[in-house]
Amino acid sequence: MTREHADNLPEVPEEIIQHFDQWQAEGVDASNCPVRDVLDRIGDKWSVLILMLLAREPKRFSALNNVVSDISKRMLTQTLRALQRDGLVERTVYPTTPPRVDYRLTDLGRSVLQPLAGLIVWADKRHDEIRIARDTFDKEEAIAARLSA
Amino acid sequence: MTREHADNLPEVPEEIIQHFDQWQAEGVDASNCPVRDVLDRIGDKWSVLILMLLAREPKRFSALNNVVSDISKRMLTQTLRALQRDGLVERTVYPTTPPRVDYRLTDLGRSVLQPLAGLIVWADKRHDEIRIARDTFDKEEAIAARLSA
DNA sequence: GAGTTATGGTCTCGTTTCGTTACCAACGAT
DNA sequence: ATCGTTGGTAACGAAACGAGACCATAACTC
Repeated sequence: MTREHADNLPEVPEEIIQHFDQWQAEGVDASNCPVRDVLDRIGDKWSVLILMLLAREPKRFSALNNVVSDISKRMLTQTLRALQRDGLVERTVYPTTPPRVDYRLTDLGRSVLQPLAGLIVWADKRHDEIRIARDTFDKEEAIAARLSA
Repeated sequence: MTREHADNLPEVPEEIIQHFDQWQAEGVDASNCPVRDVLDRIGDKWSVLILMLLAREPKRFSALNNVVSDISKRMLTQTLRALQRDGLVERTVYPTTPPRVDYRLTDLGRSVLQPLAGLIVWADKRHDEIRIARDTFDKEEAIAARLSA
């Protein structure tokens, strides 16, 4: 078997793997796979970030733009529109001048926070290991490059 | 308050929101935010998919390419290299002809499956709502476009 | 011994997406 | 009259992506 020393390894609940299997058996083409469909949406560069920033309270366009200092207005607009289209975020315009627009999570939007939180906790906990792996990989690659030169 | 009818809403555990707050307070620039760093990596089009496909057992390059029928070899190579670099996946070459290469999750790679599983379950459960929201949005947009024409 | 097949890629090129910057409309304050 | 503020949009160059051709090697076929 492929998992002969499973005891020492981080547990991957069989139940989860079964879920993957079943979902895989139905095919993972973008057209017929819910997971693909959802991942293709929120799996872009900014969506998850924005969802988390809206967790506690609604925020204005400019507030989001300030907190995420390296997003352009263009991409922020685009990301928010996509989230709104998917029903995760609600856009409210107050017709003042200058205009005031705020974005808040819908019920659906709030419901995704729990799974996302799991990812965040993981990211925090494992970040160092990833950085180390990255450095090691780059170092080995450099050595290999030198050898073949 | 912004959450006056919190009782009817999907619960967002306060603990999670606090985590978001704290993490947000430290700034979310790519350079100093672990979450950004991790999301920028596995938050691309294919990484999560590949990780899940490797959940049960190692797979060969060509097997992955077949299951994910709409990925190009170019992107598959690129995705696998990135995952390998981050220490989530291990690459083994058997020097036969034609060559045989397989990819398996590392311990670190296995550890991310649990949080990912949460997302999948969510995607399955909420997929219909998202589709409906999308259709509604597009329909309204079409109407708005006609009015302004 | 020539031709075919299989694997795990790489290279090139055209398309799509992204990021940067400039610009806009409307109004209140100076 | 001019400036500043907000929430965008338009245009353009840069970067990422996708489709497909190509490659080395050896076993198998004819």
